[in-house]
Amino acid sequence: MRTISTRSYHHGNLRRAILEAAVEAIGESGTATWSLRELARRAGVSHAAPAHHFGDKAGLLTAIAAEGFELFADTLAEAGADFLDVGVAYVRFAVAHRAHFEVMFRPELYDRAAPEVAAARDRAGQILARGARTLPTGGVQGRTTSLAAWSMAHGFAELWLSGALPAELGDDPAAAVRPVLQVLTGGLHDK
Amino acid sequence: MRTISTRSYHHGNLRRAILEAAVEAIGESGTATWSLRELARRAGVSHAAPAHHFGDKAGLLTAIAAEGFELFADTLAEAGADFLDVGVAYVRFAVAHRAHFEVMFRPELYDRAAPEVAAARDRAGQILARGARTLPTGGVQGRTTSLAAWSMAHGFAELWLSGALPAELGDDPAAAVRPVLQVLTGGLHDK
DNA sequence: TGTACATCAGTGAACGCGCGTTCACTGATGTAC
DNA sequence: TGTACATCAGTGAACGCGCGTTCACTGATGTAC
Repeated sequence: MRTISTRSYHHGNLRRAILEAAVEAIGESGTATWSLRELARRAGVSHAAPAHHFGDKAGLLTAIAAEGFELFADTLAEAGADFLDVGVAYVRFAVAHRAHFEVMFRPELYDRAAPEVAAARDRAGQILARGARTLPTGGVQGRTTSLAAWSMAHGFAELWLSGALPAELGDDPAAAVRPVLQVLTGGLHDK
Repeated sequence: MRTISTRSYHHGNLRRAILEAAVEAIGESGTATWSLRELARRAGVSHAAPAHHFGDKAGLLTAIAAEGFELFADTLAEAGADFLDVGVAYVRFAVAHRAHFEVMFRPELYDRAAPEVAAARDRAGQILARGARTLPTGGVQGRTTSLAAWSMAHGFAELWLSGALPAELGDDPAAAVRPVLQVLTGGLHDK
């Protein structure tokens, strides 16, 4: 005769709860300053539980990277095929999922060769390349244009997250990055 | 009657030795995985010495950020006033001084308001802005062009450091980034 | 030139703490009969 | 429908370790006289 309010011995979704605690902790103070024990405290479970699910920190961060690349690929795919929309979605994702983004592009933290990571990363990469193909190339190699576009979106996202950009840009990263990305479209797109 | 080979009681340059140990440690495995005691071990001094000079980790990282922005501004200034040269120097610096670069753009690690940090950062910013002013604007605001240029150089540097870029680009970041930056010059520059 | 003394960079022993890891155990769940 | 049992998610006490910090001390250096 269990009631719903009573936590059962088996959590049921402990893996998810620990992942969310990790994302929350990383979002608050970066990828460095948390411990497995702290995540267990946040999730309200015993300190040994995280190791039970993820082995160690690298295992947990690998799961976050995989989830991050999945979310990232979904977000980019929803944005469509046009470069400008994909680029704006790139920056929007970085800000909305800051913790995932920071882990994803710091591969020394996790196992970048893990199959679930590699698959999602490749999927995101293909969507990015498709977006870049809608750009005018101006006579240079498509690969170069693609690198330019990726660098610009990624650089804007990193600078925004680090707080390096001037305050006048306001607080909407998507609106702020749009005119910047338009520099690459050669003014052919409407405002 | 001291000989040169005998280490005197006073190190003489302990502050510098600890800074160099920190840069070395960060270069090897990132900004997260070292301790003040480890730096003392690397520098061959007592474990309490780092605190004597820097107080704590944040104090040490503030010193690294300040030194990094100084070096950065010097490097950019030496590159000249042309956008392409400044942009290539930006990426070259990031790769050559990876540890400094990673600390500089992770301001949650240090005291970004420290005067020696702010002064060097502003100096670097002015040189960057000067370089961006040599770009064709194509009718958009100069500020937008400047942001586009900064984002592109920064993004390329970050992607290179994280190992996200395709291996075909080779191992010379300066040569790899040049054609990418040329996308912004509108082909007006010679190869 | 020589002596006394203040300064302070650097030492090293000691501390309490949070960490990751181990391991015997608990108890909810699913399945076989 | 009921009972027995295997499974395994999660617990909690115990461990040894490296950490940052404190603090009385050491000894090299610079300065006053």
